[in-house]
Amino acid sequence: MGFAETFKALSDPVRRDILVLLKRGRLSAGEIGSHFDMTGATISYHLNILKKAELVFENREKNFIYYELNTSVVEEVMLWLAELKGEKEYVEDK
Amino acid sequence: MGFAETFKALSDPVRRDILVLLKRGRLSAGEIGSHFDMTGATISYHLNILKKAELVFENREKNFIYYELNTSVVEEVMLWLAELKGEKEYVEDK
DNA sequence: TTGGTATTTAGAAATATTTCTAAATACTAT
DNA sequence: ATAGTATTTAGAAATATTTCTAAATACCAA
Repeated sequence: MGFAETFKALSDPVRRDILVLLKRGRLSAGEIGSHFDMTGATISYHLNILKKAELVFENREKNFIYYELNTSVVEEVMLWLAELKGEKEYVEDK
Repeated sequence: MGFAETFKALSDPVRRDILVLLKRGRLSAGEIGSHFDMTGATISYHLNILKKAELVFENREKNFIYYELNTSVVEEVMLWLAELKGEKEYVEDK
């Protein structure tokens, strides 16, 4: 949790692109990096931010670290937006 | 449109708080400012970012500028997230 | 153990963001 | 026209973010 972290993570185009890549399935850090014109170190930096925001989780295997999309946090963000929009289920008189 | 701008706008806690305030209805810049411990200039800066992202629109009246939530852009962001999550309606083989 | 591949960490440079103060603009009312 | 209130704009300082290079860690294979 922590919407601040999550929205911040979503605010960078590289990180959103990474998430879109992961939509098709898990990828290693190297495979992710190969889609961008940046060093592995920079990709690692972005992956770390996504991980802290719990938008992805990692899975170590052999010599690789695989990253996977965490859709449950995506869903939490959608709920926040739905409430902002005034979805009936979440509007509470206060 | 322009998700970069929109997500960036949503990434700041002050701006998210402003949007939540506006959920209840339109407010003038001054009324918005009174909820925060910041100068009017800073609030104006944030309102401008929200305006550029089309998350709010303004309405000039008398001596005041009223700001109002634009829920349609909130909805577009939700669609982007829904697609990321893999909602059936938006998944397209590519 | 030695060497190789995958990835991260550290530190620094460039850029962007947030905030302030002071000044400017815009509109109202007298 | 003048004075007053509401808000924005400009410019500067503080802080945060993004990116790189170089070095470190982790793991595998021979």
